[in-house]
Amino acid sequence: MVSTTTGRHGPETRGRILDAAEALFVEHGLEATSMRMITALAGVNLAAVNYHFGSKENLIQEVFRRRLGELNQRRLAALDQVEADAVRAGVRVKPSQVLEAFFEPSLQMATDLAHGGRIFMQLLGRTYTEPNAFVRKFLAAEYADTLERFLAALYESLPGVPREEILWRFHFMMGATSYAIAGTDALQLFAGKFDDEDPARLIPRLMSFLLGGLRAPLPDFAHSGTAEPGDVR
Amino acid sequence: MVSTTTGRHGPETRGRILDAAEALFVEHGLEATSMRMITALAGVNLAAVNYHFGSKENLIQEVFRRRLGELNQRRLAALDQVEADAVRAGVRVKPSQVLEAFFEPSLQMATDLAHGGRIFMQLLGRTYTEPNAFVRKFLAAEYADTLERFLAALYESLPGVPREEILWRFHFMMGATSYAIAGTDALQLFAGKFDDEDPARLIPRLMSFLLGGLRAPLPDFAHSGTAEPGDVR
DNA sequence: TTAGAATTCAAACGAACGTTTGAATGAGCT
DNA sequence: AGCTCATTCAAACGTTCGTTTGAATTCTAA
Repeated sequence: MVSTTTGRHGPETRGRILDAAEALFVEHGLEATSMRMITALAGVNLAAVNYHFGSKENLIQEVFRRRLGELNQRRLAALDQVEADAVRAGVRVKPSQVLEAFFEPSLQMATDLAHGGRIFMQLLGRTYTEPNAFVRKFLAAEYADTLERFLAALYESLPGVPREEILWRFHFMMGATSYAIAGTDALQLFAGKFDDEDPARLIPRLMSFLLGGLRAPLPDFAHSGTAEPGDVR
Repeated sequence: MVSTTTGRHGPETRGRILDAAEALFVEHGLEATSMRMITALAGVNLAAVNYHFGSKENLIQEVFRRRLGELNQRRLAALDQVEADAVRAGVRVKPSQVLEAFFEPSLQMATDLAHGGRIFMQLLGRTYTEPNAFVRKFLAAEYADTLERFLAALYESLPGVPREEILWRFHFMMGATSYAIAGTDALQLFAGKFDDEDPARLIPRLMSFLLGGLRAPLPDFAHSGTAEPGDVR
């Protein structure tokens, strides 16, 4: 029988498996991480995963669900706060506030060495482009409500701007954030090039970049490929 | 014997395998794509891959090398052109010109339906975060020279700006571009949300965003997390 | 036409995969 | 004590993986 909450006893086998799986998924990817690797690292029997989680797919979902729930709750709480403040002050929410409510919690989590959040956020960054269909579907479902609320808030904060453009730019911002989180050596392209990898500085760095991208002049579709807005700033 | 150029005859078995592998890698990822899937789609015998390429790893490298060489050549040619023009006019190269030389060729390739480039660029976008060590090493080596030249050009075009910040922003830009290319439904988060997926408009859209991010005010590390430059435009 | 090399093919190889089985273990309760 | 039941364990299941083999086939060149 699979215990969905905590097994009656069994010291903390479930947790050990989740932690081991999380770390190995980051290092090798979902497919390339075998049950034997997970159980070996966790120091439990091979059959323990199927006993506690039923299948590898269920384990993967559980690894994500454990962290993603808290992440999106923090995001929504931050947005609630921002919107409440705006109502109280009788002003419109600023786009930068919406962005911060969405992206800061993930960056906080990514730079939080204590709670293993850093490992998870690297995994999440990679998984955004995961080809595996069931993983994508699952993540999309987990994200749906949060994304809906943030897009609505962003639309409202930018009344003049076509929603089409806002949507695209949010998409771009998720990409930039994903890279920022996945690590400076994601592709080892930048290996050895960064002098300063202080994670505390990553947040203002990325936020400046995202805000600059969001506020950029709208594209000019007049001429085909080369979009050169002409003036700088 | 493995023929590195074109096998003497054999109609175009090598090319059929490369095309099939490319398409399947996009759809299922590198690990999840089996030799049997590849050979079945290509309509060749299972042993043909090992005969023509030696191993699955070699096949993967060949899939990337085939397209990546041309892509980086186009990038460097575009940069040469821009720098030559600047010398002739006696002015400094503009940062926007450097960005366009780097990112436009990949976007052109991504929106080029004719030559299968679109499929490859989706693959490349996903592979930037590939956990597989040998793939990352290989891609890093393929990119090294090109990246070096573009970073140097970018440093020169932005004399006042700390190189540290330029490096970070280039990293962010690669992330945004990667997402843009990987597709609007990478995570199916945005499925059904985009009214206009005209690939011709993707280029100016992304370029506007990237330039905005590059030109954003430098981050303020004074207070901890929240970087709020204060004014909007 | 014939010798020889290049390519294709069906079949099999050992290894690793996720999962299942059924017995051993051990704590909690009457 | 004895019973119960969740958990652990070693072993094996059937399947799929990448790769290899050796004989058939096809093409090239003399």
